[in-house]
Amino acid sequence: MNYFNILSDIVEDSLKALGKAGTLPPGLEHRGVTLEPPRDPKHGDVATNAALVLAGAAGMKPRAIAEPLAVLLRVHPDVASAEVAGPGFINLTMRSGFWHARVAEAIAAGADYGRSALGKRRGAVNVEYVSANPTGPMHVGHARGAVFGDALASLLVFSGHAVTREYYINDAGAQVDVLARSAYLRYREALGEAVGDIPEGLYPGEYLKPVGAALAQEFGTRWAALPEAEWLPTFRDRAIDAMMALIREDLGFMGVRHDVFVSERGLVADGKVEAVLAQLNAAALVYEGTLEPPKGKEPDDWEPREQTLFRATLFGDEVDRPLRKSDGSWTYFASDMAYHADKIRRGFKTLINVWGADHGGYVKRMEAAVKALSAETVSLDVKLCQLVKLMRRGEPVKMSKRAGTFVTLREVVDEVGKDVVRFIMLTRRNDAALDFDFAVVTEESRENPVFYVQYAHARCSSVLRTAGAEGSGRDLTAATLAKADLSRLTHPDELALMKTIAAWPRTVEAAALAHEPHRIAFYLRDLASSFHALWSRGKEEDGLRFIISGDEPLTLARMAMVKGCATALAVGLNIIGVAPVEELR
RNA sequence: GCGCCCGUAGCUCAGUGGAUAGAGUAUUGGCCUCCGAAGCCAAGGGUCGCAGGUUCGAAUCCUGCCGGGCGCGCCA
Repeated sequence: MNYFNILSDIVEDSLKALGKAGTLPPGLEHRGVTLEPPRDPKHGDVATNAALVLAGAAGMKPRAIAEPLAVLLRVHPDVASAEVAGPGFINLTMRSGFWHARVAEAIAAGADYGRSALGKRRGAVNVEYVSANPTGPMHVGHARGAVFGDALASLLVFSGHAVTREYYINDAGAQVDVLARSAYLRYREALGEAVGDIPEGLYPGEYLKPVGAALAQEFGTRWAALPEAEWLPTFRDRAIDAMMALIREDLGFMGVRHDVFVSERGLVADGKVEAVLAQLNAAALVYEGTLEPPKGKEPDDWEPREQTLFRATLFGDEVDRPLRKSDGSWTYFASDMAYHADKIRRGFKTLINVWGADHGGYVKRMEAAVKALSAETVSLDVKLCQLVKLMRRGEPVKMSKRAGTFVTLREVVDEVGKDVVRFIMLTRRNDAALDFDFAVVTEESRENPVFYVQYAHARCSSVLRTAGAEGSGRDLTAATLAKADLSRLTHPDELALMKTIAAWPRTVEAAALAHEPHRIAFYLRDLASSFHALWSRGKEEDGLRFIISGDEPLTLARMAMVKGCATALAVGLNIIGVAPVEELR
């Protein structure tokens, strides 16, 4: 459990007691009272601003509240000290027994350590991610969104949310017709025709050759002499299916999976777009009108044109948005509205979309759409992932589709492994650009966070293996270690490690609430660092080694601490989809 | 021109309205007979882009500038 909740209860009880005693005015609201770890550990384990926040409403000086509150807090058996500091903070330091209890909880919980019911009352969540166009294999640019979305979904599941992982297949635009024509060319090629260079405007990739070959195998020359209108639907369907199979395979190599795949073409075919238009019409949110040209950057071929427009400006967007192209077909936005209406219909209360940063200009209109379609009962959070710059020893990797130096996701995973790709993608906030240097991420040093964290877990496993070796007579199962007497663990470095282990549940909760899976990666690096530090202290002071021959109670206590550390590391790594290995190489 | 994102140590970046703003890297100097040195410890390094405002308190919230990225009606 998140120990801040325990501490929060202690403070809350003390405040109530002060109210009863008449020290504080009756009916005082305790809003805004927070408990936070102080930046400087010298200020204790946790600080509360209670006195500062309540001073105004109570009509008292902060210290006049802080002093009696601190007196009460000191009475609690888990509190070692409660000091009033600065303008009226109360710094609490907990007794070591408090931390021992947290470690025991971690071991007992095992793979569920930090799991919470945070999302139980927050309704179903839909996380849509990747949604790469089905026109070819995934490239590295897609990897970041894939990892981010997958880790975020896992994080939310772990926090008690009902989560659906979803992929939106953009299979309705002109691009899939281009795909069909490209596949048709490969089909004729497979029939023995010399097609020469792939014409401008078609997809030149080799990956369409097997698609053409399969079609030739199945249909022979049946389509070869027919006009495009005859073969296009079939070729389009077959090519899209083949591309989606390719994409799912690529995702599989990274351990990324989705529960639901929604086809844009399917939505259109089912009349979902018309349905949404009817819904908007009924609410008077659609009209025929003419847009102003964008100021300062007027397209050369601008002509005023009457269009079907959605009143996005009523919901915070800058301009109203067109739903129909001039040829009468739907805009991408129209089908996207239908798609989001469908998500809302399916009962999701929170929608999370993971997009590339180049879609930033699209966010406001989608937010407006979701507000309009759900009567503002559903929240949409769009997470934009910035670009990944591929590097090799500090030099940018040149990429060009034409020159054939385009880097696919598959190539990167093959070269460095899925664990590395996944971890590195989470070592930056999603909205900051990320450098991915092949040389660094395959290096085995502290500079490579994947290695550093996995090494810590391997070291934990190694110690436990050594201590529990045959003939040692030690029982190091989780059940036993969870009951171990940890009272001998009082060294500052040991306490530091145990406090970091104890911080895990709060870290997961905060990351889930903020929709920020990168916080898991940063926590893991901190925890690994704390463990490596303690390990090395054992080299300087024999008394700090984990295995102390001749002192079984102490050794057992230390094994429990190591087990707690390994538990937190493994749980965190599992959430972001990286394997917690038992040994390296 | 407008909108969104970013601006924190030489470099790459963390930072839930709290106290003296952190980590890695680079630089300098230490630590292996001993549970994995693939590691650890220490030192130096900052007008948190600039200027106002809100607040008991601002890197964090608001406004205006400056600099960088992305986007801006029939592409998806």
